[in-house]
Amino acid sequence: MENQLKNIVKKLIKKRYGILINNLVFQSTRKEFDGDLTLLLFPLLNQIKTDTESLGKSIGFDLKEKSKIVEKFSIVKGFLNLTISDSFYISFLEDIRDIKNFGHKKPNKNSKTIMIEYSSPNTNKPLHLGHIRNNLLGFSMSKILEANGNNIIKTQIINDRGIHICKSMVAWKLFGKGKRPNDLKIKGDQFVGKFYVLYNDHYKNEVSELMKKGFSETEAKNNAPIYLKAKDLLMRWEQNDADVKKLWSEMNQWVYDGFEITYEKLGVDFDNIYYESDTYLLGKKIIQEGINKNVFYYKKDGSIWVDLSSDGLDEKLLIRSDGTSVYITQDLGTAFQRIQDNPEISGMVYTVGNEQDYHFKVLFLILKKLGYSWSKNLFHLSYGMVDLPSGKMKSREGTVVDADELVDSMIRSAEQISNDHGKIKEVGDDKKLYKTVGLGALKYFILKVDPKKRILFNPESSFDFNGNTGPFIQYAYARIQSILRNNENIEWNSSSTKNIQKKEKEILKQIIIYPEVIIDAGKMYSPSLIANYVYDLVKLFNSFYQNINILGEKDNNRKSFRLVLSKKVGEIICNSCLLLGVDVPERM
RNA sequence: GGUCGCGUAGCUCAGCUGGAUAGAGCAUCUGCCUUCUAAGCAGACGGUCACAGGUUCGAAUCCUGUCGCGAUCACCA
Repeated sequence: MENQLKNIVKKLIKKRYGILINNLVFQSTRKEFDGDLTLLLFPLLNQIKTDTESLGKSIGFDLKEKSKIVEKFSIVKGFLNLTISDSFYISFLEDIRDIKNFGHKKPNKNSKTIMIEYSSPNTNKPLHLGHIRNNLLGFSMSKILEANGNNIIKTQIINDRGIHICKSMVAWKLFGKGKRPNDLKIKGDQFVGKFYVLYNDHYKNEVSELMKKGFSETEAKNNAPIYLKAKDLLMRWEQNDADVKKLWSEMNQWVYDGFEITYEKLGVDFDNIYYESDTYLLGKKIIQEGINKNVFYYKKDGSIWVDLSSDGLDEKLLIRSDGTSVYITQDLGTAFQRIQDNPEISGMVYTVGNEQDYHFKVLFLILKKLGYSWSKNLFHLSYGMVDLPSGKMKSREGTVVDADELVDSMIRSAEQISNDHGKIKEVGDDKKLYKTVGLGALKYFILKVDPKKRILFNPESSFDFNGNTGPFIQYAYARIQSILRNNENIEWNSSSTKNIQKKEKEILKQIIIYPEVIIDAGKMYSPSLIANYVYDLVKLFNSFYQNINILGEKDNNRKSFRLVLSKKVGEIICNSCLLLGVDVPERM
């Protein structure tokens, strides 16, 4: 609608004033004023020497005479308010009534392939609330980018290598008594996480023992027996010690099995998985390449560095003096591996917390300096931390919110509230509904917030199910389905529909902008845009629904028009929720 | 200290390619269930858009500075 009008106005101005204008600004008319769409006249005064009143009059007059879109106009100060004709709205609805995924594009031969990474867990402990935000954001982004017509590859990099897993391994060897997760009927990741906690308890005790004996804190930390054992395991791992590798892969597998359950609960999935143990050696090859290209350099002790000071950053270590790789080396290797495996990739999105903003700046800059053309299409989807009222989450201090527990408690809350409302009579599969609603509440709560911002999560008060929430939106959808179920046989004839009412217009306007919202969300990498859009739509619809008796109308044609409108709103709610990874129930 | 991000109603958040009187929800208060779902709707109350300058017809939005909160600047990951 806006673009059509823009082109028409452009032509009209050209004709009347002989000037080509490119910066036309339209906005939705404020509800206090008469009209649907408003053209701002101020910006045009620079180029057209006249006053707002006469400029508005001439544009408004031309529009009304020469386009079928504008019905009437009025001028308030520098604002030209245009009333869009009913026939435009009706033909719009007619055009989209049979389009199944209005606003969602399908991939075609010009589509790009984008790889998106999220989750990226360590293998020594279960997933927590921070991972939930990460997973939901990443998964939702993959859906949004997909709806923009891209081919998507969802991936994760698992940090399966390093001292952290060795700590759990040591503790299991010392205190595990050979037991496996199945023996105790515990999820594998929770099981391994317990030993990570055990390790830390013992470590702390040993350190304080040593300090009592007169060691300094640093000495004590570096010489605690259990720490030395963990370090020994790491060393033997790097030397490919068969026993260590066997235990390592066994314990990692326990964790993967546990993760799989959590991912399934959350409703996220992956197309492929990368393991740090597979890619970290590749990083070294890249480093060698950088040396050859004179991008990197040796220091006297044999360590390898890159100098980024000309780009406003620091010098950065890439290989330790003992020849082992650091974090960024592995990331270089992983990026390279992925491009090798999927040469069609034109860009990558990394869903990683904002404490690593600097890291990704460095990573992308290095890849650019190495001359890889794809480096300009790398994007760090950075998000804020999830804080608790008690402060920051720290796994070592046990102040984390466990992902599994949180999801379960959300489902229990949904059940509780459903029962309080007495809303379960007609529903067959209660369990499924509780899960849909509980998870919907959780997902929407997290995704509606701008990713950049920190979230304060209060487990005590849990989540609201009222207001701007997932259940509010699910409820609206369920109600629409109910309307449609009760009126299956009504047909709409667009040619005889007349007089669209104000509320109906507002809903139609909201529907019209839907495709642009999806595009913007893809550009900005932000599901919160979709969430807030669908909330606005639902509010409009509720207001409409509550105040207008759809079936009470005597005019059959109006009745059927409203059913088509309702159906379309339902489809858009459903499609928007799909982009958020939120399920919608047929009944609730 | 350098760099990056954030600061909007009591609370949780929208709004940010500059536009009309800054919007929702929660909380508090007032109405609305013989009409297909009241997890709803209509309304009231609530603001120095952190602060100070600047840019201009116009600034919550852009620029500069200050303050507050956070992150980051490791031969950690």
